[in-house]
Amino acid sequence: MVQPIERDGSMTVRVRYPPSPTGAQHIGNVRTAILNWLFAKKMGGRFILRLEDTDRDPSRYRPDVIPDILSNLRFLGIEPDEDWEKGGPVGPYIQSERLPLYQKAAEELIESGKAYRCYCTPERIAALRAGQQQRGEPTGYDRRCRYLTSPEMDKLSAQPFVVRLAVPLEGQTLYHDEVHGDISVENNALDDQVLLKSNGWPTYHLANVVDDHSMSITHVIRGEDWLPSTPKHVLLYQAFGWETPKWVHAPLILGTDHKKLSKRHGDTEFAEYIRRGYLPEALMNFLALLGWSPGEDQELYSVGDLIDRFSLEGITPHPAIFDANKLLWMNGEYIRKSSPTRIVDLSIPYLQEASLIKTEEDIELAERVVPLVTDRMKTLEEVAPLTDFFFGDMPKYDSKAVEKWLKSSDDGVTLAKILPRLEGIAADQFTVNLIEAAVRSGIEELGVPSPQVIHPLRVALTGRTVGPGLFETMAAMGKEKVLYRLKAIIAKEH
RNA sequence: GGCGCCAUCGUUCAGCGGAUAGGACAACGGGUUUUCAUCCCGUAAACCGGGGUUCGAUUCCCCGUGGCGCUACCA
Repeated sequence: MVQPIERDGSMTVRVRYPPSPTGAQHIGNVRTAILNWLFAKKMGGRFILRLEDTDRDPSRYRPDVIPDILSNLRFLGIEPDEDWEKGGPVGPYIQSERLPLYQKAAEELIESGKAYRCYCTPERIAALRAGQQQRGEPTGYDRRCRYLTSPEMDKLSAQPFVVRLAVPLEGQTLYHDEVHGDISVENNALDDQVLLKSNGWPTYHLANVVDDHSMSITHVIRGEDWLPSTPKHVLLYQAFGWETPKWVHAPLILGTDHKKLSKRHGDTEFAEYIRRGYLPEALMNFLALLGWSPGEDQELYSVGDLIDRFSLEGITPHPAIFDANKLLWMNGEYIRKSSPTRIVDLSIPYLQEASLIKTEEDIELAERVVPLVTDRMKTLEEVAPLTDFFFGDMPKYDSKAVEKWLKSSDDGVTLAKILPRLEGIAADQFTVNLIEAAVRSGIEELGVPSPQVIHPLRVALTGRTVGPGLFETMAAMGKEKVLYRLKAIIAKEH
């Protein structure tokens, strides 16, 4: 076992993030990982990843999601100090590889009378609960096997059994939570929790306590849904005679309707946000602020800022609401802060996905075009609909736009007037400045307000009424394509 | 039902006994502009209710109400 005590006498912080492979990681899981990681970084401690795969019910066990756990964290720039791939001093880091430890621990507890074998069948337990519910009584095991005599036990010894914790019948269990303060519960309200299942595998309660202790975890930072079962864990530590870690229960994440975050709230799967083109720094920033606050009026924080400011005191006691709209805004902020070349690089896969990029030339076009639309991008995914008109010979024409700016005969005349001026510019001189000068002089000659020329031109070239500045658009498009499209539209007018 | 946690603008995060209760998102209004977006300026908007404690409560305590969580041989 590693020693959490440093030579200078201070405690080395060791925190853990223990995902369970029962489904794709969601926002809440990752938020908990971030909180743990920030705390480790802040304290110069260690961030440990541990796989809690003790639930082998085929309907829940999903080994296929295991690789994503690591890759999702890495996407955010989180690299565990110890995990099941790189190992570490207190491995293995996969609970299914630690089974003997839990069995030994359970045995120890039975020896000392802190736990007992229970031979009750699942059927009896179910019937018991049903009756309790019907009568409006609190549900829970009736402790029948806790008081078995030796002869009775001998008779049952060949039967399958679970191991249950012998919760004290009286008194109360008190513990201190770093965000909620002192919490106490009456022991008589606690059930004799199953520690070891009849298949010999541990439940969360046992495995988590045994591992946190043997891995020298100093702070248990987890979601508030664990608050009610913490007394059972405290009792377990006491039964083993071990010192408890510090308890830190972070608030739950709810949807904007204040209900627990679920599929109903749209996407809650973390990887979905990666796919949709959210930047790691935006996700890190936003998720860190979900249930934690630096206590000041600022929203945008770099990872370094977050680490600098992180403290357990900043974890809020009330639920955190997941506001997808605010995430969207924040992502837009980070896109605009990024260098154009980075956004171009990140955008190319989305453009390929949308079948807009097919050739080397298309990539060059993308390099010119993407920087023109970063101001209106909130996610990388939006790059395709924002730039699609640049690609291919002709854009798709929006009927309303055409109706408004290309229908009157004046518009055709206008375009015809501008065309030769553009043709007069050399292909390698087709720059924003020269294009603007050419178009402006055409406008002057026509003697009409500039919008009456600019709008038809834009619709003719892009098929729509909104987009980047017209001259930038034309320069990026290139002389050849501009003339091709203009001529095509003029020909159609006649 | 039992046990536990929580409670500030429409939403969210601050505020940890004495302030004109602050920031952000969204909304609305205005400016810039060839459109949209960006950017800039501005407006509106909150302490769940009732008791205490205190010279003084948004802040501390109790009750109520409401929300959420747990109540599995799931984590």
